[in-house]
Amino acid sequence: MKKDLTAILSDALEALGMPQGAVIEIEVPREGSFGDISTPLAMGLARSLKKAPKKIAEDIVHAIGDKDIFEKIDIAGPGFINFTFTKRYLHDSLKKLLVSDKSFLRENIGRGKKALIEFVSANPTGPLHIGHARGAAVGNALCNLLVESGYKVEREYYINDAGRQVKLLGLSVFARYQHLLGNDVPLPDDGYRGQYIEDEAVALLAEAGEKYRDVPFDECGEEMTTWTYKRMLSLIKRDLSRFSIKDFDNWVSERELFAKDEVQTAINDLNRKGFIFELENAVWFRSSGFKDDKDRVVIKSNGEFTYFASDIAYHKNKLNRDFDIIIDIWGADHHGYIPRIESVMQAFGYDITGFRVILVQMVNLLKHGEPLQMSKRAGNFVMLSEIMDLVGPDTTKFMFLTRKSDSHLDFDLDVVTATSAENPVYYVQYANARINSILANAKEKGLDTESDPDLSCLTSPEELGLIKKLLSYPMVLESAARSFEPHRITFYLQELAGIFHTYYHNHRVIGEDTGLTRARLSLCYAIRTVLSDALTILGVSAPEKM
RNA sequence: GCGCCUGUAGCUCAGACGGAUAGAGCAACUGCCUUCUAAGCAGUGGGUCAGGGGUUCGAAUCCCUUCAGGCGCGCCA
Repeated sequence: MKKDLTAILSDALEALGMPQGAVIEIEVPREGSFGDISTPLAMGLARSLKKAPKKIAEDIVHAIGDKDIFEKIDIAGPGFINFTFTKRYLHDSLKKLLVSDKSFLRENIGRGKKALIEFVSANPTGPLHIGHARGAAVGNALCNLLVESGYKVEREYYINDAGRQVKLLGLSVFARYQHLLGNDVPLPDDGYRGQYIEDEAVALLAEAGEKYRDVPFDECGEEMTTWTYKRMLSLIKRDLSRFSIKDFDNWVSERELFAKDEVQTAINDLNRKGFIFELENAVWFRSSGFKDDKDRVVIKSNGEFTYFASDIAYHKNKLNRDFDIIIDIWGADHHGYIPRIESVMQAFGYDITGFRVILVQMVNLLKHGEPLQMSKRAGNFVMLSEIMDLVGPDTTKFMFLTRKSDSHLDFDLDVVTATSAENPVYYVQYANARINSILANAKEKGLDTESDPDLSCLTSPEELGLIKKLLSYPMVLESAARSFEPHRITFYLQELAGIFHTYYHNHRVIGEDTGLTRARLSLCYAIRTVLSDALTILGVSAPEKM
């Protein structure tokens, strides 16, 4: 739909000698009376051409001339050009949708460009909780979306397996282990306290026996920390796999960066470029020369690297791998970190227009409309695995994609476990299940769904509306991909499901008239194709029966 | 104090790049199951787009400012 119109408009502009190259905006108007598809093109050109928008619109319409795909072309409002398609065009397009592979639904905006998307990257200090899950859902959907939009995507998880947090993890398990042996070793103040720490201590005792009895942490800490965080990492991998997130292509380890001396090398690089200085025994990165409001320490006066130092190395590592787009998906509480990372990239000479941080806001977990208090100290975070026990991965993912990622999201356990209209997941899945049911019914009746039906009998406003909605799907994918906002697909799905439910209620698909029945079955088939395609991109499956 | 984000219907939220009479779901009220799945459909009511100023043919959208909420601002991670 859009491709056809863009080509026609582009030809018209060329014929008129008007400016080319600019993106031709095309939108589906809010109201049906404004036609099927519309462009504000003339208004955009008004300024540079110094002509009235309506006059420009008239010229464009004249240049388009008679095209058999349009029933009419109107100029309306301040200068919109509104196009109404002929039924024949709609039927032909539906036919194409039915017989083509999925490339018919795709806009190749990536053109094979390489994209790196880093997400989740939860510290390997415990199982995933609900906040991580939102990042996982958004990242996974975005990766799928960009793949389908023509990008070559690598999915990456950065493991913070060096530094203080994993050490605290090791120390926490160490303390619990000693408790099991009757030794009164104090838990570190800011240590980890969840039940899983005790579970790990039990597991350690089972595996290593009393090997570490009376061994101080200074001697066994490294060994124990490594043992523990590796177990945490496999716990995380297990949760992700159960959440049906497509496997990560790369697992980048902070320890590896240190082991390969990439951290020191990166700092040396920056030093050569003149962005490093020493002050009060510490080593600083002059980020204030870029986007940051102050300089940042990379090596503390005690000789330790800061967390920021390994992030410098990590982002240099990303840059060296030659991506066209680099996307980091972070929790929104890290937003203050963006300027310094952008500074790092600029210092390495990278044009940061190819870099994008997507922030994922907090999830407010509610029960009976009341917030469920979670505290890291008490270790009573609600884990992703618990959510999946209660809600299931598909519903959880879909709910996380019903909001723009940087807005807060209420996740009400009563709503998401309800099998009612309150729950948007079911609404969409139900449409899919209904269609399956119709198609199964048709098959049972021995109706021929294979050969080429005559679609021209689909003439009701609802049927034509459904076809138009299906044809607008590629535009939704494109805008979602361009803005890196997979939630737009979720909204589209709810709309499509909505008009299908209305249609279903008003018209019987399988009826007396065989020709009409076959055409309607084809329409249903097309709807199911799009529903299932969109759900697949979101990483959500749909049951055949409900 | 400085910076970032948010503020749209009773509630939860869509409204990319400035465009047409600001939309949806839920909640409320009223109807619809002998018919392919009622986890559904139809109807009704509901708005100072937080307030104020500006930019222009045109502002929920851009700029300034005030207010309210969240987050960040460490030789923490």
